Amino acid sequence: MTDPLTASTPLERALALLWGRDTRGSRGPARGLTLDRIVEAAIEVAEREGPAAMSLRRVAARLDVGVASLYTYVPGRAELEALMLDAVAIGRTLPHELPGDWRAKLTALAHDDWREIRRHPWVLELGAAEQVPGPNMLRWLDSALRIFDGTGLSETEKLSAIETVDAYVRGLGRLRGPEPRRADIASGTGSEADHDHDPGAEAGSEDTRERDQALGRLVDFDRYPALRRALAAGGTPYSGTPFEFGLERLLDGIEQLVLRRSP
Amino acid sequence: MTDPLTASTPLERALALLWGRDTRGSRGPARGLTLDRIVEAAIEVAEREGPAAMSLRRVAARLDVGVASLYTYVPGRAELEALMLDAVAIGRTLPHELPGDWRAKLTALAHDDWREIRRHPWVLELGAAEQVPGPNMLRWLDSALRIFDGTGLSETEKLSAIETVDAYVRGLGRLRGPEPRRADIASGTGSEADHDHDPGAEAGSEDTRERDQALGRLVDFDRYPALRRALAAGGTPYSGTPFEFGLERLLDGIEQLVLRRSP
DNA sequence: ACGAAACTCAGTATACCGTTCGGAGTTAAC
DNA sequence: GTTAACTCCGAACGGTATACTGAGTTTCGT
Repeated sequence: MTDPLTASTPLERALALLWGRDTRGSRGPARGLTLDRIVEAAIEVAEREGPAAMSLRRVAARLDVGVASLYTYVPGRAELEALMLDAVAIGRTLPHELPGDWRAKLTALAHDDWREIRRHPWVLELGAAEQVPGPNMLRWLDSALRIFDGTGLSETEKLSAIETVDAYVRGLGRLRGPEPRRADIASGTGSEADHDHDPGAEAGSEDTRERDQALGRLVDFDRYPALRRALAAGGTPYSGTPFEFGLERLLDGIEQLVLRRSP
Repeated sequence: MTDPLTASTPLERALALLWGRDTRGSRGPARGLTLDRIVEAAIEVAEREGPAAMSLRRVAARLDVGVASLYTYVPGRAELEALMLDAVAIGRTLPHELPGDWRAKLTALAHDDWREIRRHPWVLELGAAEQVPGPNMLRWLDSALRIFDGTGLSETEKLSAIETVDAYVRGLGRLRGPEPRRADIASGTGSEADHDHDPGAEAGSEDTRERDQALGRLVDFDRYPALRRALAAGGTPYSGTPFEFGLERLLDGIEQLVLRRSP
């Protein structure tokens, strides 16, 4: 019933796999692979060729194995993706162990989250479908909630606060563009100052510059006076300011709530 | 050179299409379709069958046309997606025309954004690849920037504020799961109170409930005490949706900045 | 007025993808 | 020793995007 390969719904299969309820017999030849090696290979493929290129065929090829063999270990692609997502949570530092008060911890959590997302953009692509929580993800979430120990926040508020920060970080990561490591939207004014200095974010890639020029050639920015002003000031539409700006606004807002709750 | 069908890079093709620099000859038979009708059909497909089901074949079938015919209008799938994304921006209300002060406008903007994303989840799926700005998107962005007219915010800060709110809304929309309309993380304690009451978000769908049960069967929640506590506190002291919670924290933070800028 | 260039459009081909099926070989259980 | 369970994999099915070819249609240049 909890056998991941025979369970009825794909959801149950994914859960059984994630939580290690793998009840298979002992007959037959020894297995040449392990689940961990498959997940590792899948992550490597996604890492170096992009999330779209992550196919069972490529994973199998990287493991020198036939495609069909993978189905002995994993029921299908969706389940493999769930395993990949939970696997990245292994490397995350547990937030409640960070030094400082809640704000320092939450800041570090957000930066860690941001770094992780910039390093492994494929997480954002996979994250949409079938978000099935695994043990590592839940452990991380549990730790994140403990950040607010001692503040007067209610349990629901703690959960919402974590969710909000996570939503912001992931949303920004997605706006920044996951795939070709883009940084900015075109300015067209030629003033594309780079004021993004957080680690892992390089600005002004080849693609970006090219697009900037093409856009500037086609668009009459006089039709967008406010936008023109913002661009002239060195900003860029969908990614101009550093990640830290939004994060600090968000933390300021949370801090107000904390102060209100514990006088 | 700006012909979308012969331009060298896919980026230039997309831009030329979006900005209407379609310089095609006048010979040959009359075209049976228009670009707008194709985009409209594509959106309809994505709307009712999910973003993954949006294929050129289905769009062509819906228009009673061969697949190859579409390629005389659109260079490829990526360009069609860019057109779809810009098309949804047509319906958006222009933020600067909203009533009230900047905070009221920004609140309305976020709610409008949220509503749009809950209604058209496919936007989040497509939004990743090749974010090429179209005229409608830039018009909306220009309007959004004008929200902060009169505040002392710098141009870059205005841009960042919009970006931050947008990132939060989209990120949350993605965390919530675009496809099977899920609501919360499973509780497993049986206390899965539904505290999501904004229009368009029904909580506790069939899938969610099923997953909750399966998860509760497999997971020992004693290993996650903080999480258990948060889940047990299903009754929410905060009167509002999780979306509004995060939004108000964010707006509080922005308000602090505004106050600091204009004394 | 008329040929030729330009254009639309469908069918076909290629190259991927996830998944299933059936068979061959291997091992543990009985 | 027989049998049942298990691993592995080639082949195939139905799906996708896209390229290419070729036939038919319309309008321009003369």
